[in-house]
Amino acid sequence: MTTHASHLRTDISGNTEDVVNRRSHEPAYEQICNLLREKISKGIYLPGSRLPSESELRRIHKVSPMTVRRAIQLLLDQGIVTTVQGSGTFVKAPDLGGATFSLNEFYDIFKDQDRAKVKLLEARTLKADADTAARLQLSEGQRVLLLRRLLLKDGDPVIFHKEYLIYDPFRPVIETELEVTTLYGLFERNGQTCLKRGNLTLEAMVLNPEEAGLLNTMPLQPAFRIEHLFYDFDETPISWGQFICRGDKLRFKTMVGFDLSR
Amino acid sequence: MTTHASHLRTDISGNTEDVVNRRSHEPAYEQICNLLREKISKGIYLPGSRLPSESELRRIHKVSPMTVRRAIQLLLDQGIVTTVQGSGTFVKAPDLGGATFSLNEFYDIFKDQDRAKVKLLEARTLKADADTAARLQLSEGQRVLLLRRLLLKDGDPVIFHKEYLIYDPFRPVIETELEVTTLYGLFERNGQTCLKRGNLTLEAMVLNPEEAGLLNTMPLQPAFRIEHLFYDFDETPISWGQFICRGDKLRFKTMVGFDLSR
DNA sequence: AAGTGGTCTAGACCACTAT
DNA sequence: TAGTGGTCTAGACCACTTT
Repeated sequence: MTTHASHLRTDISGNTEDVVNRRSHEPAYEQICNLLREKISKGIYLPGSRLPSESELRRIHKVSPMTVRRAIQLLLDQGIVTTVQGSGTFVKAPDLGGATFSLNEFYDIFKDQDRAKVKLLEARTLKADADTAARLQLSEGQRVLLLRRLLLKDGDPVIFHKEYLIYDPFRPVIETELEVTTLYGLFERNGQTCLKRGNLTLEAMVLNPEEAGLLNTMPLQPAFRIEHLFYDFDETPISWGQFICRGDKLRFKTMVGFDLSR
Repeated sequence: MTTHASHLRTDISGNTEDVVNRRSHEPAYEQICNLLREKISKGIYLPGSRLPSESELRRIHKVSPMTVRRAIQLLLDQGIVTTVQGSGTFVKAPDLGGATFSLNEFYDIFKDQDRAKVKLLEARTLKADADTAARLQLSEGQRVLLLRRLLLKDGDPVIFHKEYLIYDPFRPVIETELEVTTLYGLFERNGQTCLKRGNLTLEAMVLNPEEAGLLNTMPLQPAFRIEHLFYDFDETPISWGQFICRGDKLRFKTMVGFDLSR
């Protein structure tokens, strides 16, 4: 029972007090969270072991229950601990499954509008084939709008985008649609957000000669394929397509385990 | 000012009351969160627009301030809204950058130990080359342990794993190390967690003849490459290596935007 | 000045787990 | 039964934005 308290007292880092610093602009719950995370990262609280109970933490740091709970909520959000009602709060072991790759790395490529330019290769209507019709919930043969774009970064082609859009002759989005030269506003057609959600899948692929030609590289080079299917607020499919991104231009990075810097 | 209130009153779904259901086992903050999310997903609160203020929500749902704050905290965690102090809570527009791919799909492949088997191809010590030494913070020529494993799912090879481990003759982890036949306990060497954190990078690649042979497929097929660098609690690099996963066996899925089901 | 979100208190009661 | 985490209250004060 006094184990935790002695841990706290024998903490080497004399610079961090256990009683929260009220003068600091850092909120109390954040201070407590960081203190606990530091101890976990140092191995003072090992994976699988129990953290001091909320009432103990309350006494140690001289704060109210809600403040302690917020600190622990933060640790929960960060995937560092798990709580078991009636039992305690336990340090999680890091696991590979918890890692996530953010599309930010991909998105960043065409986010800065100075260096990235979009070239429209093709824009025409055609009759939907079986695949496209199924994806967009149309009947085969209905007309869809095909867009093919190339995204250039510093003049080099990096991403090839092919997209089939619902074609509604009564809603002439087409003209403004073609003006999309940044891909930045993919969710902001006609000036306002009309897309509600989308499904994305990420695959590894090998470039065929046509794709390689477009992307100014050699065939048989590796690439990422990101397929998308966007829906509007009526749950109607609006757009189906894919981004093909040169493998040598994109790399997803992430961390697993305890990250002190966060 | 009364706009939001009228929105609430004109809500079509008569089944959901605005006053929280105290009899329900679903916590009040979750009910409020879901109610708001439903309205956002229906387009009643459009991206960019302001949600009712916390005091309004407090009056509407007849709850205390903390309860409303928790509901909004949930929406924040889910990336659905942003808050601006002194101004309000606003519906976020969905953006591609917010999407994340979980490594769960990858991890799942060798998680169920019935269908997945690990075959140890090679285990030997060798002198570290420049790359390996740099990664593991050793000097070139120091001995490291090389492990090469093949992961089979239902008898088919799916993932090839090559790993360089710090070789410490005084700590004979080697024997138990070789017993790792599931990759499940990658973080649990010697029965207890000794790895603290790891860096991962995901790349697209094309299989060379050797890799294709190991993975029982054809050369020039697409694949994912996941490079890893694991550290222990001393911040010492312990393991550097890569997983090569057949592209046709792995596909990352995710969603972007408003997901009601979550 | 009025309204908004952000932090925090000092309790209460409940559900669950250990013993 | 005692201890744990989970929910919730009814306020307080602060920092900030809007008007």
